[in-house]
Amino acid sequence: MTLTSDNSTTRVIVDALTKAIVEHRLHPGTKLAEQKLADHFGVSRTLVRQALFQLAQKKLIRMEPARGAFVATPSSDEARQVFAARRMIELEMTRTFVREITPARLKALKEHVAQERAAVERGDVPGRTELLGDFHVYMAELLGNQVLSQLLNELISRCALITLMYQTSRAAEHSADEHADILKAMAAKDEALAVRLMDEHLRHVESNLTLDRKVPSNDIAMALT
Amino acid sequence: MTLTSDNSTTRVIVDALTKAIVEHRLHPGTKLAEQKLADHFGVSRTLVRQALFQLAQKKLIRMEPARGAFVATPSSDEARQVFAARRMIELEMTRTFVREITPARLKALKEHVAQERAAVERGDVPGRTELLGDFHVYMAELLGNQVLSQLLNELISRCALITLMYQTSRAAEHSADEHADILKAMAAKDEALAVRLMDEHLRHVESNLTLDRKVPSNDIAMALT
DNA sequence: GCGACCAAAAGTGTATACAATTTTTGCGAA
DNA sequence: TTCGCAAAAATTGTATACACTTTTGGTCGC
Repeated sequence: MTLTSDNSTTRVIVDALTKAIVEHRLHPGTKLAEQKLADHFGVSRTLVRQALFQLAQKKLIRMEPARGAFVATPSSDEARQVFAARRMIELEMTRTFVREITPARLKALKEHVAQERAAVERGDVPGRTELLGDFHVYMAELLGNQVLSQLLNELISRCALITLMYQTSRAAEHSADEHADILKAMAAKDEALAVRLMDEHLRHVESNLTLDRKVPSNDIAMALT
Repeated sequence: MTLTSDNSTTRVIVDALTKAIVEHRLHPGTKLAEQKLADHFGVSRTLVRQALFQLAQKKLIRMEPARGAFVATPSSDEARQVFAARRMIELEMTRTFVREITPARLKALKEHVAQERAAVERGDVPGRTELLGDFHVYMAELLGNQVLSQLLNELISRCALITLMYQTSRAAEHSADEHADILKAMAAKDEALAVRLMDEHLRHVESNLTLDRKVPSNDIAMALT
């Protein structure tokens, strides 16, 4: 889903680490030592460093001078900003979607929501998380705008990290239902309703976080296996 | 320009190249040979490569496997997508701005527009271009959302490249006036008008491009001096 | 026992070496 | 002349070397 147009070995490392971070197998604050990663992937530090720089640009890790790379620990301030940015983008995207709706697009999203529900049914937590995020990216893709979908994809990756850090309960189980409601409003071409539901949906996701708390960083998590 | 021996050397290179590309001193399609850049900046290829990867991620250059890096030549399709994304973000941002307007914010933007006009007056083309783009980024910053402002900054960098490739005339001289009009509407808290003006403004900028034409890439441009 | 200090170990930052690939160049044949 | 093709040069992709910084671990003085 990510389009880093460079050489593929680095790409593999970026994708593996992105996945590990977004799927919570690498916790915020975890140190990412270059040699260890190099050994793990069977390459030299050179490629690992290239990958780390890209991840830093995507804000999934932070790099401290001479100290190394760590899985990002987004502040609650940053979390709020990310959500605010998402709302801005997605509210307007919803409007556009309603205006340019087609049966094919509607069908595609319907099927996606069905997949979400299936994942929720079977208790597939990582699958569910990914699908719930992809719903939003998929809307952008269906509009034929790759620039937008890539943008959203990045924001949503960051949201996954944020959710991990600040989630109180996994109350996000209603998301699939909310997606379905949004979809219904869009199908009825009720722009105002769709936008309102999307707004509420995003605020709902955000409000399920405790953005006031200070979060401890539990280091040393040997994920990636 | 040489010898900042800390980690941020890469940053210096990225910024220099970004500036050169956005200011049209490096033309779309120009090959960026690593050794030449390394010599120019007085560093090894290692740091140049790091910089190139970052620029590739920002879509200002493209990297072809085993062939090297070239200043990006965004397609008209990509151009349209970038503008569509900008509209989505900025329309909603305008709404937010109107809702959360304060005298300080208003004053800051007013002063910015004054600067724009001064640049237009004195025929300072690069300065004008930068200021006109910054208006939009500045709005995001004034809202206190760095995530958003960074996002917009990237999109607007790409727009500078696009504008270079597809501009018909430099008719964008009205932009400062349009900014002033938007500002006036926001000051009057006329949300609908402000949004409409912003929409028109962005479409106006886009419509000044000839996105149907095929553009030749004039290589070999020794800018950067 | 506790903290300061110093040496060893580990880790990052940059340069360079080398293999693999692409581009250029030179030359011979149609 | 021009086309094709092979050798040479240039360029990229990856690994390694090395200097410098941070971290670690232990010893000494208190």
